[in-house]
Amino acid sequence: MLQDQIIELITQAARKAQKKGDLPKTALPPVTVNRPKHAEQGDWSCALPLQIIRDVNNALKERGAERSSPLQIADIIAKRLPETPLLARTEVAKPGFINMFLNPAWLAAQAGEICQSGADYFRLPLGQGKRVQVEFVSANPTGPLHFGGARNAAIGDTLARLLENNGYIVQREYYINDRGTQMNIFAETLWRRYQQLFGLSVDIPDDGYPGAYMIDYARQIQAAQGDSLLALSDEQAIPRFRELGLAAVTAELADDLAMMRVFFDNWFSEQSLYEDGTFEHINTLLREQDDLYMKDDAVWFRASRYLPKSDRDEVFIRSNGEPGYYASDIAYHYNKFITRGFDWVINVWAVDHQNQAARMPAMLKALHIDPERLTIVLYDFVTLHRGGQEIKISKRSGELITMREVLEEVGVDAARYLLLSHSNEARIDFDIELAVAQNNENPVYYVQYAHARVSSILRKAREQAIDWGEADLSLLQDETELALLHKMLQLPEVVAEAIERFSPHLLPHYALDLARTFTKFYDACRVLSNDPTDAALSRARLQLVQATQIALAYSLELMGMNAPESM
RNA sequence: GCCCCCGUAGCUCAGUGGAUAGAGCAGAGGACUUCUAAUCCUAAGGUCGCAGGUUCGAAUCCUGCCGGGGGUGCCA
Repeated sequence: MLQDQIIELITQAARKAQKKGDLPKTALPPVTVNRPKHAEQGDWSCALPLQIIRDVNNALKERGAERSSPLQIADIIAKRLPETPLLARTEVAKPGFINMFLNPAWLAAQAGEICQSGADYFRLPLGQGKRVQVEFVSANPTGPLHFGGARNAAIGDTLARLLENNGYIVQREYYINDRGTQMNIFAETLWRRYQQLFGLSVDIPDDGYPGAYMIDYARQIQAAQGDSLLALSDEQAIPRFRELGLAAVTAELADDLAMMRVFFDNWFSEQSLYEDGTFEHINTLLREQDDLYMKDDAVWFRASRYLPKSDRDEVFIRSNGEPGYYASDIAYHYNKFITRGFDWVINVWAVDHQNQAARMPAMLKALHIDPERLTIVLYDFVTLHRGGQEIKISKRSGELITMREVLEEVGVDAARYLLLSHSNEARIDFDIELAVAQNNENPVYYVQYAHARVSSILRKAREQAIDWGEADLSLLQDETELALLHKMLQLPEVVAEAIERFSPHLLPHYALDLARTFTKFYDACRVLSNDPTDAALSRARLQLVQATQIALAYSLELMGMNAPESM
């Protein structure tokens, strides 16, 4: 990408200056460049002289030479920049910046390159075929997804889209917690609801699931099985209802997530880890390594030996004989890394799992897996509002706002955009009224509108049988045209940073920025014209518009949003 | 008690070592014989929670404090 090319130019110039004796041969830090905020400071800027002045002066002093200044160093490096079609000119600025101005002709030519290559122009060979699993959502299968799960779905799916568009082979996985205490309570609640449908006077457990959706599941089972299960004893019924309930819930989860445009490649059963011997295997392994010990009737895992700063161990098998969730996690990650051999695994978890996240490296070390191969992406909660008024979500009262309800009201595009537009660590106050507003208060539609406009221009051009495949792009000289090109070239940088920092929120901000830059061009420059003397400029601008369509559509695709042809 | 995250314009948020801190919305003023006005332009709006420190340079890194949220050995 362009940024790397600029960095390379500076690096070469600095090395050459050292080789030629303009600069003493000090160790150079990795070169960084940035886009200045002010136009007079160029398109790209580098502060390397300020970073190396101390080392340079020390070396000069040793040699008995006169001190230098950052400005002088900037000048020396600028003079040694290799010949390049990228840059038109370079300036040095106080106190020691090297400011570079892109060559407008080169910039304009990129419109043609983008039209030629399509979205591939913006894709990066980051993954090089590395196999990465993104595990996300993974909410307990005890009911429909509540709206908090939508944020997880948006972040996880967008990370997956970012990765698969940039050279990774991605698998999307949903981990089903289909064993353990919660599942038993769920099964018992469902069994009671089923019995109630036949008029039996039984109560759901005190700590059960009071939501009305449980009655819906019971009705589904009633519809499929009739009264044939009524004769079962509690001991027979609960495993059976666990199985039937699980099927009903996962079918609903898949439906809801499909509505969110999220499709999992694999639904992984926690229970399967106990059926296929994985748990037994790691149990033996850890025991042989002396990682397990007994205390208070429970089996503990010596996590502390793997975490230097911690003296805390973890329950492996609870005193009631049931493996704890940590045991499942160890078996699960053994399966991910050893059995299935993923190069890299990303888990997307809500912030209430922060402690669990901190304990993951210990288990990986015990399994002889490099902890670097696992990334936990934590995100904060979503609170729902309607016109400034918070909507309380309480699972206990059974009063929950499902993801489906919100999606039906605000639409998938708006939901995904708004959920993505905050950094992972920030809590989101999601206002349904604002999200649903289809007006200028809502940036979602601004971005999509830009795409619709672009599409409209191209459609009209085709109707007029204009062929813009050949164009003199050097005619693109307007400030807004060059700004638009410059903004498009930023897309790969945004993508690379979003992956680097696991921060999909950079995308909606970029998309809004790109849409704005386009709309300013649209306002300033007429594309289509009846005047034949405008034909050449018109063709050049059509290439620019087509390039914009590619960039906008790709940005929207990464966020899982529609790119409408008209609105 | 200890650990993690957040605190930036009236509101919602970007900005995670660069120059004069940015968007959107709201509020003020202006622009439609339009390739889609769901638009554009102009002006206004700030002790970057507070106090120290590191650095040529700090909203950004370190320490302490204040305020909000979360977590804290057998639920996942």
